[in-house]
Amino acid sequence: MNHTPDCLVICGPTASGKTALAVALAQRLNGEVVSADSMQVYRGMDIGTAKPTAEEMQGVPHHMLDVADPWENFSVGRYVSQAIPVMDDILARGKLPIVAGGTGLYIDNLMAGREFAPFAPDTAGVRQQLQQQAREEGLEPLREQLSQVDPESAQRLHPNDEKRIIRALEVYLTTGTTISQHNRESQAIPPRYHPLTIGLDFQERPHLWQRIDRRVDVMMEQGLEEEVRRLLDAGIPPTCTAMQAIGYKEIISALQQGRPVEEGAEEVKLRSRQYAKRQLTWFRRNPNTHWIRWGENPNFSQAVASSTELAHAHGLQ
RNA sequence: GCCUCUGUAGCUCAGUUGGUAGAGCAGUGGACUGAAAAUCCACGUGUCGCUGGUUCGAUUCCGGCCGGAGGCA
Repeated sequence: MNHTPDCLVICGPTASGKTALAVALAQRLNGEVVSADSMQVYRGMDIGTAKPTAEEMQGVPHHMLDVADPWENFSVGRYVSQAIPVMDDILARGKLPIVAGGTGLYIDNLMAGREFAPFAPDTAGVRQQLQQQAREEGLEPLREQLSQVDPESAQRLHPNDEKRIIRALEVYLTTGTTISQHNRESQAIPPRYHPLTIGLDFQERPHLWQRIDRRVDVMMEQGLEEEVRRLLDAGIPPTCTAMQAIGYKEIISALQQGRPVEEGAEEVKLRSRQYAKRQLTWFRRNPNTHWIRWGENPNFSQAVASSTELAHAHGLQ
């Protein structure tokens, strides 16, 4: 059966114009923006994550930005549990939530009905211990261990997929339930929200690249290097999740190896292109997405018009 | 002007003792359910600079020409 949408989702690769479109649509449709971005959640990481500025927000309320410190272990689970009350509050006030961001995992889990049991409080060491073990003995013993407790996951995961194997073990060790079990249960839960989804892409890949390159140049002009130094000086460990963000890890490694930052910036461009491709792979999987495919440059006024029309056609406002 | 080296995939290069070639990177597609800007998987035809010659057969050997690097004058 078809639901009237209760929210808007704007997805797309990095630098495809999500922020600008979200703000414009929020103004037309009485909405507020809920960011779905795994790196914009961190305080103090503004330039490199292209976090919307106050000027770009144009008075439209934005949520789920700056909700964690860079040294924290953030996660989908935490994102979803914080974003749900925000979404519900926006709806309760009679406004339209506009979920905008490039982290497909966050968007999908927010829309799905899935619940995440909280990790036990003092489990930060478990992951490190598993990583340590992987470094010393290789992945195979860990895979073996996983197949003891959760054969289903061990079967499903590729033997080289270190992150997921470790995570599956971590979830079991800290919650006592296997990740397979969690997944099975969560699939039975009906969806939490019913979005109207708009996807942004370019007709020609090189035009996306041009935008990415330009954006990175602007980041450098705005002082990305200073921002990185500030984080390092504040004692943020270069190994933590937040510092794995594109734009940060490349500059850090240039600084540490005494290479020119310009070289780091070129790497940022390259890594951003590769990331954009992965994002597209994720978003293309959703058959319900209404795609807007830009020419050489985004035509926002046209996109706002057609999106507004689309929203009306689906019973919004 | 002469000598030496060099010209192979988008880039850097390997290789074929003559039977039309393969790595890394880039790129493309895919996966993804508690780190996700992370992680993983799959995919390699290109006038082997051009042109003559030798040969059954040349990217490979020989000659010439064109481009690049270095050396001597």
